[in-house]
Amino acid sequence: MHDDGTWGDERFRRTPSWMIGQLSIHGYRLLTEQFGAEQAKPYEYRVLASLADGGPASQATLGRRSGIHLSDLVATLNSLADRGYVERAPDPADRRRNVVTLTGAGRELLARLEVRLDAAQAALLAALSPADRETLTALLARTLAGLDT
Amino acid sequence: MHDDGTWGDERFRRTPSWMIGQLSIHGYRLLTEQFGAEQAKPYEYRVLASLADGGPASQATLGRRSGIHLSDLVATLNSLADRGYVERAPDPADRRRNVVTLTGAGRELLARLEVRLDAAQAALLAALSPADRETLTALLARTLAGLDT
DNA sequence: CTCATATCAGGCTTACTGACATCT
DNA sequence: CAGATGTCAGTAGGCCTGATATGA
Repeated sequence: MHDDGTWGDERFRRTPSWMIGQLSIHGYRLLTEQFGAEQAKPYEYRVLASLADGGPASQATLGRRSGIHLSDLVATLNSLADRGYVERAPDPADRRRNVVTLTGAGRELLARLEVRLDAAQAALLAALSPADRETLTALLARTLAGLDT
Repeated sequence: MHDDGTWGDERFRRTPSWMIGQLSIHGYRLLTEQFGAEQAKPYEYRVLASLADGGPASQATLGRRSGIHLSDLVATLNSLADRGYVERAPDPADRRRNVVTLTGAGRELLARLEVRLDAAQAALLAALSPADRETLTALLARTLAGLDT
């Protein structure tokens, strides 16, 4: 009810795209808040997780795997390498490539970030019951799968 | 699944926050594509819709109602006013204020944009059945309502 | 020669912050 | 005086384009 003007329930506030956009903002904020406590950013988490899941890789493969642009990946790896979370070594088999490897410290950071990630998800979906969270997750996955094809 | 490196199904790809973020990108892209056919942007639609729903208002009220920052609202109103979709007139009762009014052309543009908006929603949720779309919309609304409090 | 790799420089968008002059 | 209003400048982060040098 728009009384003095604080908010009206305009049509677009009911559209999925607007609600998804708002949730995306909230979700990103929660994520950066959580990760910020470990001095890490979402891109950095994604790279670490991709390395842990898929093993050492060149930057090009890493970019494809994590969905991060090669341009942005450079900066992310610089930040991670400077702090000793990953190692970047030339590939002897192909001298164009850098082989990126997760260090022990990187693995520890990743473990801490996983906890933070879970906390952010819980905060984002705080209003939903566990069953509803599963329903939502499944619906989101199906919607996304339909778009990527 | 992750054979050579095209994609790994890392944990974060299953997280609601990631999926919501991706859907937000797709949704925004679909929206700008649709609105682009009418030479309009999402911000401009939101302002028009807010004016149609809540009537003429000052920029401050309009910003609160549509959830657009006052800084960004200025540029949006410039663009709309330049093309004759809204009118910005000084408020005689309070000379700090501009009263923003929707013109006839603005109302016509809004009508065309509503159609485009529906098309974008349908494209975004193409993978879901009507019943699932309602479920998703309801879950999104509840999640968002829980965060805004 | 063509293709892949890594890097750098920059643009574009949304959301937001801060400063400022004006007026209530 | 505090407080609201409109404007402008600039930031950060995500995503993306293009140019370049190197090597397969």
